Amino acid sequence: MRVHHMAGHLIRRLNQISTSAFTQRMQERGVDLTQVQFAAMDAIATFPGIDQAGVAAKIAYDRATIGGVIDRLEQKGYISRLVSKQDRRARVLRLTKMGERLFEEMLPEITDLQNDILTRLNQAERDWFLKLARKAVGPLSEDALS
Amino acid sequence: MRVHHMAGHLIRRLNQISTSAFTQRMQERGVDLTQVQFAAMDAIATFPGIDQAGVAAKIAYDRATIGGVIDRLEQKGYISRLVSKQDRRARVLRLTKMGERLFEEMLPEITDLQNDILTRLNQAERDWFLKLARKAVGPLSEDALS
DNA sequence: AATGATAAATATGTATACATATTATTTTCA
DNA sequence: TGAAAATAATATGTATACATATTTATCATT
Repeated sequence: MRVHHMAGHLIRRLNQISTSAFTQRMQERGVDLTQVQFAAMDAIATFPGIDQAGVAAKIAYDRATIGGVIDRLEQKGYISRLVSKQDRRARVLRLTKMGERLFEEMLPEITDLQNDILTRLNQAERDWFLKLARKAVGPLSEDALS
Repeated sequence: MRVHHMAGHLIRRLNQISTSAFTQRMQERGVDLTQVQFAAMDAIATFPGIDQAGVAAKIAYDRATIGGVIDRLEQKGYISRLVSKQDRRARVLRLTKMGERLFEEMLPEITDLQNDILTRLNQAERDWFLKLARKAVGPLSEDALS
């Protein structure tokens, strides 16, 4: 099987492992939250009042997908979505009190869970992997640090 | 944004880049084939007569998803699906002549396309990344997925 | 002020991705 | 041998993921 030597296949497997680690940890904590939903909450927590297109840009998603993600976060009561006064096309997003509490509570969990993804690597190898991954992904993720 | 430092986010972005490189190359060649569909064809090409559960195990997928993937490959005429004589629950899978031709034609394309995924890394870095990714993913376990 | 280009959401359609449940069939073992 | 356990597919439901089209509103330029 030629596929097993290919970067694409390995990356897909890594994503599978990563997603599974996230889902499992959230389930253990009794929290109904997906990776993307958390990333969106992070963007909204960092930039309160950002709109959906802004969130999509910050976490590198297309707007169609983000629409559904935001829907579900709103339904769960973690964010508020209001029509912008400045631009009635846009929806201004904010974490609710409950959303803020959940985000602060889950942040250390999710930070810690990253170690579960690369369990098979020792610390030096993890650092290397992350350095290379960051370089391979490019500046988009670095941009959003600002 | 805390998410940008995390392994999970970087891996998701890598997968996004990988998927996009694949889709783009196939589009350029006028071929209607996704990453998973190609991986499934690879498994069937290597193990002719394998069943759906076998394919799922070989490429680390769940059986529910593979059902749909196989459906679409059959509809496009790339594979044949017959009820097994030995086990009437199972479906025996084979590449059709057309599927075989497409697979052989696309194999060098897809092998080459792997370089597009890690363009930002030089050769030494790519080798390191792949070595670490392989170690992080680990051996394919047969019973990893339901 | 009119209008054409742009932009933010939403709608639509296809393809994963996976958990859980169900059906049909085969295997196991008491 | 016959019922229980196991297995292969399929069915169902939720959540991405993204391309393309549409709607509504804003901006730019005349």
